[in-house]
Amino acid sequence: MKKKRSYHHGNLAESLLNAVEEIATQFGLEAVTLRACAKLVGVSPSSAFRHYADKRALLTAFATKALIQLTESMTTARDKAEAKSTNAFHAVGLAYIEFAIDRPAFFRAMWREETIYSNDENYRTAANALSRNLTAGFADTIRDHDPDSLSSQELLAWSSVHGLANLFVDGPVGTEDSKKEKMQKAQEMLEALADSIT
Amino acid sequence: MKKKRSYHHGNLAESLLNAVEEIATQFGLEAVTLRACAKLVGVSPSSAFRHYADKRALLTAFATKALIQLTESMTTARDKAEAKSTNAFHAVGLAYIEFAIDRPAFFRAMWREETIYSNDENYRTAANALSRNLTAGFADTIRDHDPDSLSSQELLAWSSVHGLANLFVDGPVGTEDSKKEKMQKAQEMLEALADSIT
DNA sequence: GAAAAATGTGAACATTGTACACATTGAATA
DNA sequence: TATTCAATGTGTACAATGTTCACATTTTTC
Repeated sequence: MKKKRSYHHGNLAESLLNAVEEIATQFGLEAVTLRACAKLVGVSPSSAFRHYADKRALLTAFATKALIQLTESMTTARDKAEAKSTNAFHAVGLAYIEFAIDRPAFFRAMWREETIYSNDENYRTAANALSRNLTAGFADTIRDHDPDSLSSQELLAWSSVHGLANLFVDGPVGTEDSKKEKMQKAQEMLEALADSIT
Repeated sequence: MKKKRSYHHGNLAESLLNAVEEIATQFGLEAVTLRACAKLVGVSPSSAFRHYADKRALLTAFATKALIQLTESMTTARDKAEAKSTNAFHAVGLAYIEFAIDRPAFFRAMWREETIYSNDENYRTAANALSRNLTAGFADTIRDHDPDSLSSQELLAWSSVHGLANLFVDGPVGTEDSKKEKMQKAQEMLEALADSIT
């Protein structure tokens, strides 16, 4: 945007987050380094500490952002499905898995207990929002809808979708497959799942 | 064992692996450092490179070991269930999840695409063995048993078990729960799953 | 317009993974 | 048995990383 090249950057906090996004997308999460982010933004490494307590805090912010993005993807998918009056349950599950396939670094960052502060308030809020949003997507398929606790069917649904996403991203499933083939498998798994739940 | 304190250690490769295990168990995967492992074994840092090309290779070996351990846990569980003629499907799934709860660092290391060489031959072999073993555990519950490809029901079963394990270890599910409570939830999820499959 | 709060800088430092020349040892061979 | 050679461990060195801290610059506030 504006390239004022002044002493004060303006919105370093956000720019650093974007840098994390970019590096994580291009080179993977492990390649994300404070110094690389600072260089990308055009700022000295130490300046990052004015906005984030440490690297882990920065990664926590990134994870939070990723959670929000995934939640948005699911919401969009659900709205579309409801507009077309197709199965929202399917749509949300597929959106979850597609997100993991398309943005593996984001998906990984979201759930990296060991490299984020998972007690961070914003993070927790985003995680709760995700959980609520997910079960809302199941609402028309799964009965017993207490919004605060997960029924065993809801847990099964979340687990299977989350599990397949993880198997694709980090596991040995679908390693050779194109995205299309993976999505096909996801589709089939969701159908098998729906059989159980309806 | 033998404390010969000679110049040559004898079986450094394995000892280093044990060091990884110990540090990962006590302080988490992120705390595993080549130098710390070397110190624990009582050897100079550079000596590790005689046995592992780099840190990632060491972590790959650790991941492989973890895969084998998990496979063993599942086999044991299946044998026990068959001896008592209880449900092997359940037993294997529970063993998978229990492993993740009891040894989170091992479970994480197993699937860390970005920090291991997932093309490593031993790793692949172990991963395949795990997959075969898992579906074998499902054999009496799920028909359509082509050992080389996963049916959608098998994929559903693996995904849901894997997903719940991940949600427990890195995700926001069961954070406050004791192990017993987590296992209870796992049990319930597996029951919901069995409804679908049988 | 002066004081204070916020924000960015540069030079440090400890820790890490890794390379490389060298030391020590055990095994093979003469 | 003595000698050679491959295997294995060491010590030193280096670049990259996260982090700190005193200082510089800007913006905000009164």
